[in-house]
Amino acid sequence: MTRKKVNLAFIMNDSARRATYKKRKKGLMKKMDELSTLCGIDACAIMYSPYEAQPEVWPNNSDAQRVLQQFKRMPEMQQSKKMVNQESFIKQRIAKVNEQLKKLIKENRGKEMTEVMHQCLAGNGTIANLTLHELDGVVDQTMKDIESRIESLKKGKAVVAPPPPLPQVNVGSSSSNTANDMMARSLGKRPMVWSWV
Amino acid sequence: MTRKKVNLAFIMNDSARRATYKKRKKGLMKKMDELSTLCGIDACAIMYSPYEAQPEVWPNNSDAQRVLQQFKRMPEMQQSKKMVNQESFIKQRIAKVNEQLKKLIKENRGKEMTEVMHQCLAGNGTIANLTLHELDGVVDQTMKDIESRIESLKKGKAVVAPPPPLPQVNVGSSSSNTANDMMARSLGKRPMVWSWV
DNA sequence: GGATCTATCTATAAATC
DNA sequence: TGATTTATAGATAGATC
Repeated sequence: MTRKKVNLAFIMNDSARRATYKKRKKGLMKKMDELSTLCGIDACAIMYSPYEAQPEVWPNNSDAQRVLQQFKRMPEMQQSKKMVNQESFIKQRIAKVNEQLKKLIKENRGKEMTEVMHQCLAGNGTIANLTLHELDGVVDQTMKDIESRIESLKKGKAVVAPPPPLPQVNVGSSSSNTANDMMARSLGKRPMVWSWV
Repeated sequence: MTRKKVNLAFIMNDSARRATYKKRKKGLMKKMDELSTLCGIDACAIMYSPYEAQPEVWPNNSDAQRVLQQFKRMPEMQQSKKMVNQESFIKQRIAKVNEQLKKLIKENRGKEMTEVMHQCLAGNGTIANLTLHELDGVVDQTMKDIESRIESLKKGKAVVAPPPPLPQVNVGSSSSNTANDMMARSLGKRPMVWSWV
């Protein structure tokens, strides 16, 4: 995209292709990171590259493990409508719960502000000690709110019309046959995965 | 990335966030497409947004499933740790968010101190009315404000426009960088993970 | 091959419709 | 809201070491 408008076609030159891959992969990951940060969404990407072989984890292994388990579950979801629906319901629930959390935080901030102002103007009370102790109370209450909310969402799930399942994949019959797959397989390369938890 | 340098933090305004998501999702998918075409790699991307019941995938469900299927066959890693059930998944999630809540509230206390000082200087209160303890808090916070300001000025590119003299606490739905940053640090930013399996 | 450096191209934040 | 426009920040092709 510079010095020349890019010709959107497979780059025949090996080294040029490799260079482009490295640059663009970096840019892509940054974009994913930004999207995730700006919009607060869960996202992940998987790619087979013939250039990378060693497992690389960022920022740490445990977070990666959890996401990868999700990935692993995914294909199995196809086998059962119930499972797929269950999964999507959970996603929705989480989204709703997070919305609520956000509201609670906003409210809480307002209340704290008022309290602080009041204390300040009244000239009594110790602000530093006030919040620390009440902190746990606030968090605990939030926790309870969320949990009860989850419970109510769970009870209501049967009523809600489930979204359509993902298309089935023919698991048994074919290994993938694209040139890329074949190349990747023959090279014994592993897919690179990145995701946001 | 235009009209203004983007503030890399969770977008508090719901409609703005949604609009940004739509635009950037489109851009990301285009980038994926280009990378795939130019470098001939096999890849897929999945995004869980609160705007769609089903995750949005690139290039399409079946291809993504195929890649995931491949991925699933990858040895050990997944097998090593037992699957988390749905319930504990949500609990984990909530725990994480609550950790962030605590952090947020702590940060908010810092902002409160700043605000207290402002109030006093504005004549709505008097320094004399503060206890010694409160005074310490105010002074400490002001010190931190100044220091962090110095830090950001040091590492920030000279191009970046300086933030307002002192960070104000925003109670309402403000779009100020301060409030935005704060909330984003607590809620928006997630760790990015990528790995080869 | 990889790190750097620009000149350009592209993505996109805000504004406007 | 969503589509369109516009002005600018950001990504990156090709060159150079």
